[in-house]
Amino acid sequence: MTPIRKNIVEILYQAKSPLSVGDILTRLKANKTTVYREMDSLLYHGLLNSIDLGDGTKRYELSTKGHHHHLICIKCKSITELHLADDFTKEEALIASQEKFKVLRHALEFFGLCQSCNQ
Amino acid sequence: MTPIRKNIVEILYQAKSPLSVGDILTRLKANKTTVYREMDSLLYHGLLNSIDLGDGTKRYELSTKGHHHHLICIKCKSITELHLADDFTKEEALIASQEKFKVLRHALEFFGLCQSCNQ
DNA sequence: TTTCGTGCAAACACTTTGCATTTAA
DNA sequence: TTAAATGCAAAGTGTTTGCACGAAA
Repeated sequence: MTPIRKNIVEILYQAKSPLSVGDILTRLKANKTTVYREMDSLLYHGLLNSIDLGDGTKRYELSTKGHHHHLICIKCKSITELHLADDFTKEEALIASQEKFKVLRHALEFFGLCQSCNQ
Repeated sequence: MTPIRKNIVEILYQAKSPLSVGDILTRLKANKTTVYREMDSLLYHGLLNSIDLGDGTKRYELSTKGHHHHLICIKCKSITELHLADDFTKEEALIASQEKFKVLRHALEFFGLCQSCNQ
């Protein structure tokens, strides 16, 4: 656990929504290559999850937050965590049997308008 | 409906999986700027859907295919359409009431191993 | 000494912008 | 003749690569 790695985990722990490498660089004096490498490493070791909201930028959050989905406001770009009771095990079993496809993970994001942008 | 636009729609119609701008350029002699602009326009007019599989490249498919999800093989990168009976209207109603968030669309992708890669 | 962490510059891939040229109404 | 379509080069953005340097084992 190097200083920079510790800092990154700390920053992600305090973050309210997933952060991009750019976001982290505004909070941490370090080289971007180093940060990209740390993200890869943390991802590889399972400490992070990476999410992609379709804007061409990867975002990361601690995997200790558990599996969840996101509500993304298309206007203010805010990202809210969403914990659903259903974890799609039924769907995944169906996919396995009907499509002969072994599901390892899924990504579900809801896009729309948050409360303040919907007024 | 210009020649290039017609070509792009034709190419997407024949495609078995979502295509990137790069994919389209291998099938069509045109300038990439033109293709990017056409995609934006077709997207804006609702003829296309854009999907993002987390690899930093946008892919497009005709919206006439209807709403569906995708099975993405992490090994051979193949993309298969998946039509689920459930369209998450229950979840979206729940989100609207509990989270005060107006859902406009959602994206659900399953990542895993296709039949031939899972042997 | 050897390895690992870090940094810097350059390269890369995808996308967008500015502007010129062509085509069609 | 004007507006829309198309093309080309350059710039922009997020990411990766190659290589060097320095610190820790």
